[in-house]
Amino acid sequence: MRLSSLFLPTERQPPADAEALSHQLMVRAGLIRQLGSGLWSWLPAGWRVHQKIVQIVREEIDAIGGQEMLMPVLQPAELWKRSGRYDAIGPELFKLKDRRGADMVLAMTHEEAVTVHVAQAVRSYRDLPLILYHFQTKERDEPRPRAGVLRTREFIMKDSYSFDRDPEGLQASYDRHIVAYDRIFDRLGLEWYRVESDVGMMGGSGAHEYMAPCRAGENEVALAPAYAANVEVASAEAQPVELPAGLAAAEEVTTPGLTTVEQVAARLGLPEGALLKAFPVVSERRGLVMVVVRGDHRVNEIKLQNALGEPFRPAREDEISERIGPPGFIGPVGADVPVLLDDAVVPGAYVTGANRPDTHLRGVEPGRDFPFSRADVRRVEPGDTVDGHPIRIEPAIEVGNIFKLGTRYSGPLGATYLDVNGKEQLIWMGSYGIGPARIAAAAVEQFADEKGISWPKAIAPWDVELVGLGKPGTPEFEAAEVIYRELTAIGLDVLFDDRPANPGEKFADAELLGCPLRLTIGKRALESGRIEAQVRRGLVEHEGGVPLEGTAEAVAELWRSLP
RNA sequence: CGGGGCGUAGCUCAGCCUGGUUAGAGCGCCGCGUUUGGGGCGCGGAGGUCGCCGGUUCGAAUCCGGCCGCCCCGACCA
Repeated sequence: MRLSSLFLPTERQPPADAEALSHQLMVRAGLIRQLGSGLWSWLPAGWRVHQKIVQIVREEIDAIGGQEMLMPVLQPAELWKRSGRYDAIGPELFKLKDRRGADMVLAMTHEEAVTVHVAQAVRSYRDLPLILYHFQTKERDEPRPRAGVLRTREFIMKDSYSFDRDPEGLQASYDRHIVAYDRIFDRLGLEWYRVESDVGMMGGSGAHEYMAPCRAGENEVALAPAYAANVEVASAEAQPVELPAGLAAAEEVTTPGLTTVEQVAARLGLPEGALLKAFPVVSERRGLVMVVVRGDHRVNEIKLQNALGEPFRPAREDEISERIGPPGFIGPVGADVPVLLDDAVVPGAYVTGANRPDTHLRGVEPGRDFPFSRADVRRVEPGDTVDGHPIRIEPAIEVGNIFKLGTRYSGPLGATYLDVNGKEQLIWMGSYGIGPARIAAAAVEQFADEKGISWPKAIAPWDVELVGLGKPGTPEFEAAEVIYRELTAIGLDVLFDDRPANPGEKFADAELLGCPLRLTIGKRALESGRIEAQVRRGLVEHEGGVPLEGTAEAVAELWRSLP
């Protein structure tokens, strides 16, 4: 490709409203342009990156037996009513009517569609297992699109769906996707990890997410050697806390106006972890429940919801005053509500609210002084340990997820088969997503430097940017033309900067766009017989460059060594 | 949905508080010349319904009201 005829609108300054690095650089480099909130166009160079990512994903899903197909974005609402998601999802699902007034939706994923097709076509156990997938636009009316292409309302996703006879078959399909996904993210050249994740409200029996660590990430991941989990579900050993000596019985202390853990701990000269924090919540089946965690810990609402087995809301102040005690001074002792005690609260003497104004209790011992049930409901903190190793918590972008659906969709949509005994059985399903746009953004975030983007070679828009100096007609420019043809002939993707621009401008643009290798042909190259070669990652000059004679061979060899 | 901010040339912004010639700058763009290994220089030029609608006023980019759009933080994210 010749840069002189490429639609590559670059900008010297980042757009005023761009905060995230990938957002700034992808716009500046001419890869993407915004059309509306959460709506982005991919310009030619950006689309090449997207397509390269798509192709890698396609190859690896094909390799585990996936069969590519395509399903519509516009769908009858009836399907979604049958699966129960039409009402369950809420305003994130785009809903519209066709000219006859029929309810339609814009699909946010394709479980319903694919399940209906399989339900119609699959009859026998002999038709299973099956992996179907497609790359298709997803529509989600996100409450808050952000950071360029990181969180948008319309995006392309690879989603595959596995169909198996039984849970063992599902596990096998799931494991095959793990193999494929691990290979995909390795090939893409990203830093990544696979983490345990929440299965969400729609049920299912297991899930992992593929996370790319980077500053603009919206998720938090807890990491230790041989451990990686989304903070939403992470569990770890709490750091120990020094507790005061026990008392024969709990006793009152006056704490006028001290309503926070910090204030009470400071007044009593105790670490915050020597207090217990009460967090009253209300759920539909259980009603009011007092969740109790160590004073220096926080409740993890997702873990709590999973422990409760149903959604909950924090109790209102009037509910607390009425049923328990004055807000700010509540505690489990004598409270007429069930207590759910966090696993990290070890036996010992704690300080709690006394359920009376301006009063706390000390020497409170769980079990002796109040009954409780147990669950792991706290958010892990940096420094907690897993197998003795302290964890760290990092931001990351979710670039893929794999999910055991079980019979969540096959049931309501009637996807069944006849087993060897002629008995009708539900099909066991899994679903597996990958977002190419997020992968592109994550790669930008992970490898960019002060000059611009530095693509991993697997997904760079071009392999090589060839900078031709001098005007058309000069020997150095003509030499660049020759090299351009040679490199293209051996199958490299070459972007030839043949513009009549100053060298500085060409170099700056090349570094902004971030192709892995830059070759420069000017008078110097003709004089020395060596072409300068700069490796984009780290802006390293390749020692001695590459020879002007036999360039293609030398470049191909250099190319293989690049990240 | 709650909080904050922004909307003036292709981009980044000034002007608005305190209304008043023909609305400005830098970059980019076009032409000519020059330069050619890190966004060089000179001369000339094009480009704006000041987001939209209404109001106040002799007069509105500027003041007032409504609407629309966009960004950030939070909530949310099957």
